[in-house]
Amino acid sequence: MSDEIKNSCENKDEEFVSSNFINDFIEEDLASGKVPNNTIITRFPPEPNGYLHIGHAKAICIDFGTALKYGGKCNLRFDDTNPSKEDVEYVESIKEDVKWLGFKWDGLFYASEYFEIMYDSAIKLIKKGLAFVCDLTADEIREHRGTLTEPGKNCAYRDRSIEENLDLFEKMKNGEFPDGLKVLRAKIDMSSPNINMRDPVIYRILRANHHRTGDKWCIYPMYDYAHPIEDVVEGITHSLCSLEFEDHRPLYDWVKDNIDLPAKPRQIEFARLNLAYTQMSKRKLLQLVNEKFVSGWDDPRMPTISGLRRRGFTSASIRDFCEKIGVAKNNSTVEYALLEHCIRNDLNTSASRVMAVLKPLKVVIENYPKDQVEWFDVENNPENPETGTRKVPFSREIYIEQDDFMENPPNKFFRLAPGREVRLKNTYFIKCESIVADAATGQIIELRCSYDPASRGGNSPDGRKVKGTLHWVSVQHAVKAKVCIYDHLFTKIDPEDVEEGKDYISNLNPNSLEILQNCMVEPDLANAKPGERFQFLRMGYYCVDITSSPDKLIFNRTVGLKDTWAKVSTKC
RNA sequence: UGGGAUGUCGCCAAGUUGGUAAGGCACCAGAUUUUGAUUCUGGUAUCCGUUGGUUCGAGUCCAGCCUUCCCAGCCA
Repeated sequence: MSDEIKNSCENKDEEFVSSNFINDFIEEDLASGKVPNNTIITRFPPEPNGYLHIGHAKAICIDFGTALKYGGKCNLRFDDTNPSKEDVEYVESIKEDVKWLGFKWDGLFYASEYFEIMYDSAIKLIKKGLAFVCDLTADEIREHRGTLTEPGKNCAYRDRSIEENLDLFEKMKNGEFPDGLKVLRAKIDMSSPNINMRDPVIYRILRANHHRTGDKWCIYPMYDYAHPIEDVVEGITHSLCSLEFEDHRPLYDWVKDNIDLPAKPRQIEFARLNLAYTQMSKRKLLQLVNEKFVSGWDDPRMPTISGLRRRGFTSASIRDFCEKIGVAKNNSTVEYALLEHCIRNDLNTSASRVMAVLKPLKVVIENYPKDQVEWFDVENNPENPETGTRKVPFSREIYIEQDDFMENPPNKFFRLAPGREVRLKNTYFIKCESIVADAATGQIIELRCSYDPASRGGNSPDGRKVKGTLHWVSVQHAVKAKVCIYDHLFTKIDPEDVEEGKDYISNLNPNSLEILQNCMVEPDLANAKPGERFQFLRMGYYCVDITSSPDKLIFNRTVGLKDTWAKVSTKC
């Protein structure tokens, strides 16, 4: 864990990972003296077959956060036991994302580093009569496995001699059999009510180029066999994983107890994160990328860490979110509003306020001197006064937001309307005198207003009040920008909630991306750097896109501001 | 119908040894506000899946029932 994060949770380590059932187990183990050197060691073990997403962020916060809480260690380990799906592109992205999230691993390992140990351990199992080479086809193995309600059957190869098994397994390793011809199986119990214990396959023959070991191996260990060995070798004390592995724990323990290595890690399972309106399946996110439903793994609509980063989320906000959702064994779906709260909460104090008009409506202030320009001092962030002020130019022609004017306003609308007076943020009161509309379409082209010179700074000496304060941008100083507004990628809280015969693709939100090409932003923003975050006053939080440049500014909306008026206006 | 989990406010989630329901988000009302933002104040489960039982007393113990999720990859 970086110093930055340690400092940010100074004096409240307890709160970094609030107490939960995992902590209770660990404290029990610590108290009973079961933990070697009283040092907790965890690991985050992704398979490098895709990019990390917000669900992984939860696991990362639990794995690294738990180690931090107990002054222990946490390894980053790539579970690369199936080369057919893995790639170095993914290992690089995973390293980057873990670092960006603010965590520092103690050890960086690959399961493939342990292939030799795994192979030797398999030989030991064979010698103990606990593993055998099986010639059944995949289909035949399935038939022998039985069903949820019926026990399985022993196969004919189960009683091969140790010598024959040793010989065959070596030949498997030496590439003397084609893919799929034979497997190595653990000899446990074909009638176990737990299907994972019905002589599970622990090695398969697979000729695929491995991103680290190349063509050295043509047999690869299966997860259930490999994982406990990886944990044991690294001295992991607590192997934290998600709920679907609960049924695998007896097998995890079986392997751990039979391979004659000293360490005894304990597997503890917690519920994985479900977030409303988001797809968490790596396989399906890969499909969205491959079939171009999104622009890439880092599309700002993606729930990936890289997508959230590009969207403008801070790592602190994601850590805060992971802490707030808690850790339990209950399958649950967290509302998107909580994530939004976390990012707004962080950005409220850190993001500079600037003025940007997304849907411009031109306003001419008729009684303002034609060539005059006034530069107003504007505070960068009222929540954070030490960030100082900047100069913003004001002139006779400005842009305001189209939504800030209504020709026939409803009751509770207190922005600009014919004959009505409002304040332009930091400058003057203006009053709408007339509307210029397109003769043919009736569309409003511009507003003619007057201003009150006495209200300079935003208050009238006669004590007159206005209800609305609008943001604005001077026409002659405005910088054009493109702004991308995002909505949920899916229309359903659960993207898998589909009609008969359809799949989650049918739940894709056709309006998840809205591009505004003609936004007008204040001149200071011309120098904004990719990744910089701002609050567009009254609009929301926006982040400069990684593809943005001074001659082609692009902003991504991270999240809008809370909008009470939107609620009120729908009732009007 | 086998096995493993789970069920506390709209959404998450605390509730160590039974003693009379934390907190966050969301929501509602009011105050402050040159962002209808922020901030602030107040409100929101007589009830803990359900039915019984034990007990002076149960969300916490016991029994039955029900819900939802996971497991029949040579994926992880």
